[in-house]
Amino acid sequence: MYIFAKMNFQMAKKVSISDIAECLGVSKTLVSLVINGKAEQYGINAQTKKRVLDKVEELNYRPNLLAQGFRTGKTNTIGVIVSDIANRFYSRIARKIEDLAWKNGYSVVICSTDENVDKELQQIKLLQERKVDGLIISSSQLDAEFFNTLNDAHFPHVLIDRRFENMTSSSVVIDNQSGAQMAVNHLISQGYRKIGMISITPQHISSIRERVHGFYQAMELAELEVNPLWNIDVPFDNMENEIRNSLQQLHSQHNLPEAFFTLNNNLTSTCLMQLRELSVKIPSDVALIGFDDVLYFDFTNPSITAIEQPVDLISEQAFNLLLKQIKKNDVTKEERSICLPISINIRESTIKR
Amino acid sequence: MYIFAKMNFQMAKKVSISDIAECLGVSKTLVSLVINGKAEQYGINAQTKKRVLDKVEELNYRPNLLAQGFRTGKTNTIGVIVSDIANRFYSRIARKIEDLAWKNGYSVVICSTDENVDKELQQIKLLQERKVDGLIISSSQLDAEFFNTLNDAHFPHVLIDRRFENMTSSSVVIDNQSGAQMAVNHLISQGYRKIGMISITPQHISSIRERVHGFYQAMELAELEVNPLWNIDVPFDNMENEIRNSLQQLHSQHNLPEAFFTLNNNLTSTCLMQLRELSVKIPSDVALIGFDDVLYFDFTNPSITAIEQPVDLISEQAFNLLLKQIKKNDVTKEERSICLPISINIRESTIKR
DNA sequence: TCGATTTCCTAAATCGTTTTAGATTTTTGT
DNA sequence: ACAAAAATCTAAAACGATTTAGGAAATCGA
Repeated sequence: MYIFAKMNFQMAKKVSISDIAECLGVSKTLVSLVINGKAEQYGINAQTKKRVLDKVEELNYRPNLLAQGFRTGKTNTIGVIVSDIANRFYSRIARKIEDLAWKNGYSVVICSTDENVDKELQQIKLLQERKVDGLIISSSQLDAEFFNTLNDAHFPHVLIDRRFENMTSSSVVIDNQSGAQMAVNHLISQGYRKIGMISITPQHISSIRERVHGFYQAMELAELEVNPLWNIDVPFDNMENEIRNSLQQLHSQHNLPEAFFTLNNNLTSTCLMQLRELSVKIPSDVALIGFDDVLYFDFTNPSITAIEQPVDLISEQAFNLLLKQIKKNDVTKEERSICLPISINIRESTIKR
Repeated sequence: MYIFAKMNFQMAKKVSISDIAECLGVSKTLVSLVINGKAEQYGINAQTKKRVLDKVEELNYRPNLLAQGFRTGKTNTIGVIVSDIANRFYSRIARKIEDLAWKNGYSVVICSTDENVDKELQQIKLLQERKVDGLIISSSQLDAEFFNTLNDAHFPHVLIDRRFENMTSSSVVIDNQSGAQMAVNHLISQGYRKIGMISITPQHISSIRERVHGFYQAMELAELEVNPLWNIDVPFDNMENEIRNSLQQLHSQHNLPEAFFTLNNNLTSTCLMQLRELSVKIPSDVALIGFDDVLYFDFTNPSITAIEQPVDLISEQAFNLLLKQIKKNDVTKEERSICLPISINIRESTIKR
């Protein structure tokens, strides 16, 4: 089956275009043109073309993509920057992007930032130096100005999941505010009144901020009071401990709310785990609803109600936008800024029995 | 904070080493040497050095990594090939590798193969053409001969999770057979006798084969009969349906075993889901133990007993082996073949009440 | 048969960096 | 003051591809 492939590797010495040219007594130009499928266009004799292609096969020529990229400025590579590729949300996004990239002849370089500005900046820089053709990024801490500058420089890029006000760059996000409202309204419809929220720092991440905003708005519309003690805000890198501590404290003071709204899948998991450790019953003691659904929320005990994001769609739209930029097709201002709808998956964790 | 960075991007025109040289009236060589920290080594005047570095700063010179890689043959990039980056096991592996790579100045290109030989071959080829410095790969369908050839060609690479007999390449795997035996023995110790197994095709994947082997061995040692009807084997790309069908059939025939051993985390999740749909009680009707532990098995209903793989360790060892190859440090035959121990996390799904 | 066309091909420049092999200038010792 | 040694620096080649601008040979039309 792959005997052919094996041979490929064996002879991995290094055959260049010049070698082929020399072998056949023709010019490098000729060989290059044939290899790049420009034979017809340049009126190259069909027989000569065949001779070249045969030789390419025979010597198992393999292009040096570095040389090619260096010369042409195109690398057929795109960068993907997210906070953590091990987070299920991002790994699914990355996977989908990878698939689309593969189908379109692109490779993907993936970087995790851990929500760290410096790392994010360094990574963008590095990817640029590597001359990636474009970038799909879920930015932690940069801002509109930064990306506008990038945009002015015509560096193809699309922001996902998070974006900034007054940004001219392309972006694909979801309707976080509606999602949060939907979550809170669902809780309210189930009769919960004392509602807490578990969110994550840095709060200026747009998705988080919008969810927070949606939460407050829904609470206000329902004329419910927001109790600051029930709003637990934890840092990205010490989530577990801080959630544990806060919940323990509230629990020992018999001051837990009736329900918690958690702002991402990690927070939801962690919260679930910690509530269990405290033997707090869900949903009878405290209900739980999370932003961002994950396969296994369906079979946890109890199963967890969550706002679902259209992961595949996000990736598709982002990739398409990026490709358009790379191919220099222009995109109207409206098309550049995509906001996708969310949905809710209602499960046991919010259903009063 | 990142005003400096912003400026960097603004002037993203393209400043080359020649520009700097010209600007200062010195040679490209000089500039290159200074930039590469070889000033002292080449006895370059300290003042001249400073002038160069200042200019580099002033013009915001950024190296063209393609040109550099093209010239030197080193790209400071490694490839990671796995079957599916969205699978939690691999996304964790990838994340850890990425971290290690970052600390060592490498970037990571990630590829998913979907257990498809052709795709895998194409990806290896592509990564080679891109001149990655090395490869960490969980190979689906290639064989010892292939990798030996790669090894003979001195292309740095490390296999993880799966390996082949008589392979000279480096590899980091876990003790699958012991893991499987441990799983089966645990079931037996809990009093289960009728034990089934859910595995995945292609079966020649070494990790799967070894797990299967461990299963049979443990059964044999315990003098238990293996019922072929309880051995469900499903293809990678139609897992869910096939598991559903098989379980439904067994269920309708009242012929379910007392326990199932599932060979990877996806199979475990799917099996759990389907058993639930059939309203089969775990563990009272059927117990469940899985190979490869995942965070959430701890809070599913019931929580699931699983064999845990030392994910971080696998990544670390693999990366170290790769780095040694890249740096041309030699590694003894023994060091090249690493097998890590596994452990078991016992939870509700296998505890008879 | 001869100029114009068409057909087919190529020399050489170029991308940005590293590195080899040596050149130039300064300093030193006597 | 002059050769040798030391201190600084540089020209040019090389990596492997693409592309520009054009050249040689064959064919055509009259």
